[in-house]
Amino acid sequence: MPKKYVCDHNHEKVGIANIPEESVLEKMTTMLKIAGDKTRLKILYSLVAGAKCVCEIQEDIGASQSLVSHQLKILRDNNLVRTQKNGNRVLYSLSDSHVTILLSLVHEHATEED
Amino acid sequence: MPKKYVCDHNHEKVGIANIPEESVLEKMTTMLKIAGDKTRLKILYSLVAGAKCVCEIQEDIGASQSLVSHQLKILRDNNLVRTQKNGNRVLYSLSDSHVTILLSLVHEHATEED
DNA sequence: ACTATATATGAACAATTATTCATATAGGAG
DNA sequence: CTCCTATATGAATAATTGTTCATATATAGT
Repeated sequence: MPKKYVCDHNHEKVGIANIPEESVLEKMTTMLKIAGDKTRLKILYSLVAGAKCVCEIQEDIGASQSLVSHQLKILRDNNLVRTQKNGNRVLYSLSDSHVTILLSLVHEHATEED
Repeated sequence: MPKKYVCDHNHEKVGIANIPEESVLEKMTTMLKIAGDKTRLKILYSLVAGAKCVCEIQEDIGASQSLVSHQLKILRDNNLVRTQKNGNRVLYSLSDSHVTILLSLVHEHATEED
């Protein structure tokens, strides 16, 4: 039968891993996954400037109505953006300040020299 | 022929969208996408405590050697972790403080009441 | 009522991706 | 050199996901 490899050396750990519980991990990966798409990232950036309706976002990021609407639904379902009806239109805005901070943090990482 | 819908109302924009250039967006989505996976997120958490070899990580997160190795390669290729050889072993560590900050920021967002 | 605008959604497709299994490399010990 | 441990990698599979096209809903104006 095949050998099972289990390392046996002493793990002089610098520290014990403090991994959050499953449900929190789930929420975290969701937020990261949702933000980790170019179309949605553009949408989020478009909304940093303030609440906008769908067609404004459409113009800002240069994508089709259907695509923007689909991605807005995903962002909304996952609590990254909020909506507010205004007659014919639906105004979208960032749901909380974490999103803005996330953008600037990741931006900083992305624009650093190696 | 099908009608092309282009909205025509005045966009009294709160602010002009300041979307980063394509190459920066690419790097940003990459970082987010890479972090947005449960296995890799666990690995990153495991490394917050300090540099560890592959089999330590394996134990920390309870995943197979192959899976951990594959995901470490992805994390490494995308500059989220660094490596350092030590004889037989390869020590992995977080590549910069942005990663740690990213974790705590997203954690905060994930553990907030609605 | 009807028409036009603004947004949402279902289905289909292409593309990407996480995981497993099997195997390969590489270093240390004997 | 041979054996064992530690890590890496290629191929295959299963599952998820981004985008488009066509169509539906909803609100406003006439």
